[in-house]
Amino acid sequence: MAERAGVGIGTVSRVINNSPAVRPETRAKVQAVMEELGYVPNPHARRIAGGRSYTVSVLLPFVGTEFYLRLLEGIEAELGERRYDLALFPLLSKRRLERFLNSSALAYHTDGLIVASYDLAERFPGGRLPTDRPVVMVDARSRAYDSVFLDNALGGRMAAEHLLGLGGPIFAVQIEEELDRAFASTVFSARIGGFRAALAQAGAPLPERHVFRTRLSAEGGQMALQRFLEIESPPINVFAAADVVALGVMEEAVRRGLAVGRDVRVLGFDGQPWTAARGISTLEQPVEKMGHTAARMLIERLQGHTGGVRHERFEPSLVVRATTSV
Amino acid sequence: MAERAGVGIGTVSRVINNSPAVRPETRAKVQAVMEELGYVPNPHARRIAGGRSYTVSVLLPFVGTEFYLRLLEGIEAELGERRYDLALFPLLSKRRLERFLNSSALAYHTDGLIVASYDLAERFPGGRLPTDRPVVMVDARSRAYDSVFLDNALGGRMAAEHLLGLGGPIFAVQIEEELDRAFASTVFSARIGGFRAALAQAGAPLPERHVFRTRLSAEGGQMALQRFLEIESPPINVFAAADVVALGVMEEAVRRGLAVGRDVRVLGFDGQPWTAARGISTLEQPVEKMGHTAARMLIERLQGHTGGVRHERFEPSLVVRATTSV
DNA sequence: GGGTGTTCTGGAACCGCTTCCCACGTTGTC
DNA sequence: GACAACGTGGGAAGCGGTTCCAGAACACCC
Repeated sequence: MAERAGVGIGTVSRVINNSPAVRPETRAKVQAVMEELGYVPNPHARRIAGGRSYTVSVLLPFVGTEFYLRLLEGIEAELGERRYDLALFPLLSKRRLERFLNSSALAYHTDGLIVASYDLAERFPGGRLPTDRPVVMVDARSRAYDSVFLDNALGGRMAAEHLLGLGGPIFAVQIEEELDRAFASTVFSARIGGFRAALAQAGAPLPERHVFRTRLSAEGGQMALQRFLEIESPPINVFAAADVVALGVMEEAVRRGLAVGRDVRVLGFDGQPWTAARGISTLEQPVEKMGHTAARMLIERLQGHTGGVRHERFEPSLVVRATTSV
Repeated sequence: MAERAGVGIGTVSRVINNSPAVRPETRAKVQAVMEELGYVPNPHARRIAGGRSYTVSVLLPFVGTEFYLRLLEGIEAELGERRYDLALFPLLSKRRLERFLNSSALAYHTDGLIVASYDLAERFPGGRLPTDRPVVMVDARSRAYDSVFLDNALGGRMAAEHLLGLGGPIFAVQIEEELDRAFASTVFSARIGGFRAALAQAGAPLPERHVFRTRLSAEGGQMALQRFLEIESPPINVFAAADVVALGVMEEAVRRGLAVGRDVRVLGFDGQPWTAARGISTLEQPVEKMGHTAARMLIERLQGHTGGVRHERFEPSLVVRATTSV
């Protein structure tokens, strides 16, 4: 760029990489010129010269649910701030995974990985991905890598407490798989697990027939409520392990002319943005924050942080809305 | 790499970029050494030296449906063959779009764009994206750019013909929007449009009350069938503008104890892989082929092809299965 | 004021390629 | 046999940065 800032190329580079060894006035002067010229360092040149790529790969099964989109928001925001680029790899197929592993992506385009694909690491021996780059896992416990995760069991316990407070029989919808793709349901199991444990502890264990298993869809919720109403008459309380399912429960209740919040109380999980508009109570996941943290942890590794594997735990927060306020 | 192939660096480069000015024996010799050493040219170096990035950006709203995944398969396969990289940008939010437009991605990482986000271009004056790089659109007509698209209206006509052949009253499920995100339904409109036109032409125009509008979900199909059965008694024929909806229709029929294929005939649209297992008749989109073509068209532009805007049209193919074979 | 450290700064060397110009060996021509 | 013309190949220069080393500038101290 412009050594027309009256400085040497080395100094410019130092400013770009904000090395501390630049006098503040000098830095300011250079930055002013950069600003003026709209100068942006060529990432390829930096990569080749510096040996780093300033790019982080994010592996996930797909991008389509609010969860992943919000996670990405968080990750991107953090990466952007630190001037890192992001490369996205939805891996929903072995073919695509293999292509990724063999592509130059791993070899040249990636300083580190954020993996939000639960079972991915477990396909490899020792739970270690075939790469020597640093890795941060999202929502998947791992002995080998740093991770961020939501305490789903805690969420389940919170749900139990909340519903117990409402009085009346309690039911739960467990999610098993998603149409057409294998879903590692450990997340959902943990939610229901915590839920059951808390109920049992409170002296009101959940009968097996009060649990309905279904796919991750609104229809699943509809079917669940149908079943529950065959067992008990209103008012009843339903814990749906995911918001979409809670939506289905609610819709079915409405269809039957039942008063949601009175006859049928339903509590979701995830904190999807649209639950607000529909008055659905839910356990909100701090997804964006988790994204931020994942990115930050990775960058710390990239900047040389060594030390033991770290796991950052996040807690859901209960948002009470119309569907559970009597 | 190894000038241990006994040639100069220029020759190696010529081999990599398969320039014709290399004698076959020389080329073979170099390639052998490359193979032996497992040599892969550093893309960053190529980018900086060559001024090109050998990377194509794919913009889409999200990645999660079979449609986009298959499209990506096609695009990636073609790009991989031509030794191009792919960068993926799910843009489902203005924030992310802006971030993309301002990132170094456009400036440095992208030789060209494949845009599979229907309405994206229309947000800009003249339907032109704010870039001077070549663009290929998928499933969106554009005056400005090359495109590939499916003839949805034709699909609708094919559906009409097929259902007319079965005899009995005809219904249609129109898709309006998807939960929580604006869906440019022009695709679905075209399908139903063609369907209606063909019926009218055959002297059996579709009554307004035979059309049910709903979201893109299986539940929508269930509700539709419910409504239809209030109007007519079996056997009836249903054209669902999307496979998921057809699935819902089918499930509802089963739930009511009706014989699918006899009492209720339903025809989907899209050709989702799972329709085969469930015996759902559908209009199959050649999605992967469309991806291939889009990538090829773009690369041709990148390699200097000029000339007028081209539009490649694709036709769906009717796959008859149990749901419409009496 | 000179000596001695510290900070800062300039720029050569280099990263791994592409490009371009020049040279070399062949073949074809008169 | 001399000379073009052409098909190939070699390698210097350059792409836009980072790194590192040497030197300049400034403080501080005796």
